[in-house]
Amino acid sequence: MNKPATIYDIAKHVNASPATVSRVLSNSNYPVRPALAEKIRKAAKELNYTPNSIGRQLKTNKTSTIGVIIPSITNPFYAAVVSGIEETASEQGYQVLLCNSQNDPELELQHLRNLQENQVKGVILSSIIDKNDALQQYLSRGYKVVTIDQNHPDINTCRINFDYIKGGAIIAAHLLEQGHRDIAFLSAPLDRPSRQLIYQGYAEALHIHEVEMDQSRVLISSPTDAGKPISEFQQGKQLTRQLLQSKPWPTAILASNDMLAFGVMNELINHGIRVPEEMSVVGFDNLEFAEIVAPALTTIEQPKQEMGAIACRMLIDLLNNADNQPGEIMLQPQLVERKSVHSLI
Amino acid sequence: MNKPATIYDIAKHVNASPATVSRVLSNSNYPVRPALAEKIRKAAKELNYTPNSIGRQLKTNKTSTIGVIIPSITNPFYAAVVSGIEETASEQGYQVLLCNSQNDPELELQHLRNLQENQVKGVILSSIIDKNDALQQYLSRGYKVVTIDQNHPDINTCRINFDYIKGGAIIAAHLLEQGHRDIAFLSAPLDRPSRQLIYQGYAEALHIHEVEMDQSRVLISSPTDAGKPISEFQQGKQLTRQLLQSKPWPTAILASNDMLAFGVMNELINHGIRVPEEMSVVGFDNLEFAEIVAPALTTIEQPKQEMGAIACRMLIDLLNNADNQPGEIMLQPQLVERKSVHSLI
DNA sequence: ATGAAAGCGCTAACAT
DNA sequence: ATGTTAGCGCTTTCAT
Repeated sequence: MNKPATIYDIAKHVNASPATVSRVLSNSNYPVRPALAEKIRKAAKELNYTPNSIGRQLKTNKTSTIGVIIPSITNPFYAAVVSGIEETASEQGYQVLLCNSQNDPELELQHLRNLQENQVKGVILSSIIDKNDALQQYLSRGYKVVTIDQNHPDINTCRINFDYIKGGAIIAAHLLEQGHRDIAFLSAPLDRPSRQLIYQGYAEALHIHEVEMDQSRVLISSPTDAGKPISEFQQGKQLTRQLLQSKPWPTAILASNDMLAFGVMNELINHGIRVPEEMSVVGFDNLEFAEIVAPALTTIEQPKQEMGAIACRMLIDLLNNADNQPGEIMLQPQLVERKSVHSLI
Repeated sequence: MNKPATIYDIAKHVNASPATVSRVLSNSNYPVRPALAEKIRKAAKELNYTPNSIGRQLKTNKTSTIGVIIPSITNPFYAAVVSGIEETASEQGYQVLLCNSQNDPELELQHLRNLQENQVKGVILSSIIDKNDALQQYLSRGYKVVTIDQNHPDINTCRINFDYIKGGAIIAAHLLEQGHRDIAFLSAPLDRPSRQLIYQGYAEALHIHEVEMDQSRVLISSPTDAGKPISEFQQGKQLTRQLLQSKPWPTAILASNDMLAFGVMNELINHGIRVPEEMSVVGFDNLEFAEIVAPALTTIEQPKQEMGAIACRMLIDLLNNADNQPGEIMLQPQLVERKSVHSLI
């Protein structure tokens, strides 16, 4: 457990200068006599040399680590996104610092500060903060940010967007095309852009199909009653209970994400209501479990891993080309038909 | 986007030495005249100073980041563990570098090397490598390792253990106590210690209840047929199909984890076999989804978040007290009874 | 209580 | 093609 070797040790060992050693060991394309280079590499191996990237970073002011801030890795949606990020990061020689904001704006800010202190130059962010003063500060300091999932229109970052409106419209239209006319919309609070947009898509689809919107059919769960937040699954159950209290029931339920939809289906089954025969249910996200539940859930595919991969590539690009413009990418939704919708026609 | 301020800038600004500035800004308990200290802090704020932890690290040879290597964050089990890790790390001022080994030993090693280059001094590891020469090397170099989930008996690290044997025995005993005598055991390949131990527990429980073990009732999926591995869910389906090929069928199925169990249930339902009335199914892990599937899955709770939290605390402890002994903790299984078991008595 | 200066490991001008 | 050297931002002896 003696001190690890440095380039100086190697230099001494082969009678060369540290500069030369650095040149061969850092794969610079600076010319070095092949024989010497070989000797250096051999010595490095012998001395069990491991480069100290901290030294390099201090000198070059470059890092190979990117930050990722998401609400919670426990949410399968983000797990998939992060998986996509990590995979491409790893391929490109980058590492991923994972931060969970736990839906706490304070914590998100603290993570941001922390990343900054650790000289992380780029972060992929699913922010839960609306006012972006703090965020803007980071940007103005030259930090690169790619936002995913939640995109605040007034902030100038790179964005990986998803067409939530179209997604909401597609899934609602699917229900309408199966003959459903009375479609409830259940969602967690509409404080996140994604949910608002899905709602908007739902409304548009109704409009196009000339079905009148009935506000009593849109049920939004109340923001976390004191204490810790309720899981979306539980919110789905709760909203369903609420929905079932007064007849007539709708013939279909559109949940703003799969987790919520699972809660809906679970509660319906508990009430002895058969899905989809008596009630159709659709979700949004296409989590792995949408395929696993019975009946398998019809939903909107959101390319989660790909989203992460794209965001990561974009960020690395940004990091390499300082003059890059903030870009924007819009990913497209896709209907995944399974077994949770009953045709009325 | 001008260069960020350093302690030298601050020193100049307040007419003090960088040493003094460092002393107050790094919260050293070195005495500094309160008035000066205040002035320094004020200047730091004014100049928008952010400490550069790279500089500090190079000097002190200490990091505040820990590495985490797991097979895949996409697996809800590891997502929960990582969530526990990240939360306590964050509380203690540490950051988490997340690495997915994708079940690839090469990649795992590469991550290890990478972490080392980045001067990460401690890692929490769910290793998929059996021969541990490489791992031993890292340990001998003073790296701190806490292993979770997969514990190789021959390697001297800190371990967070889980009593898989007892867990397997408990869940099998539960089935036996409900009158089941013909219980199939389905699992992914027994190449991971956890699976072997669960199998061992299953065997022990049968033995205690004087039920003869029938080897034709233990079905192990063949290791990934060429190309990418099949998900455990798919393996569960496949094994179930295989099991159903010849009658008589068992009355219950013990799957070595929940994911597999979901596959089992899914396939049973596809075959029109009612769970639990015609076939009881139990799992292992108690994933969030065990509660969500219908019928809710009876399984063994493994304290995933807690496991992560404990591992993280242990590692930080190890990092702070160089002379700490490698410890070992054994977490206890617990039966979670839900709706997927039918009583035969 | 404060400051001067060395040095952590590395790279990149700038010599030669 | 190789070497010398300064310096990235910080902490920490050692003086004073």
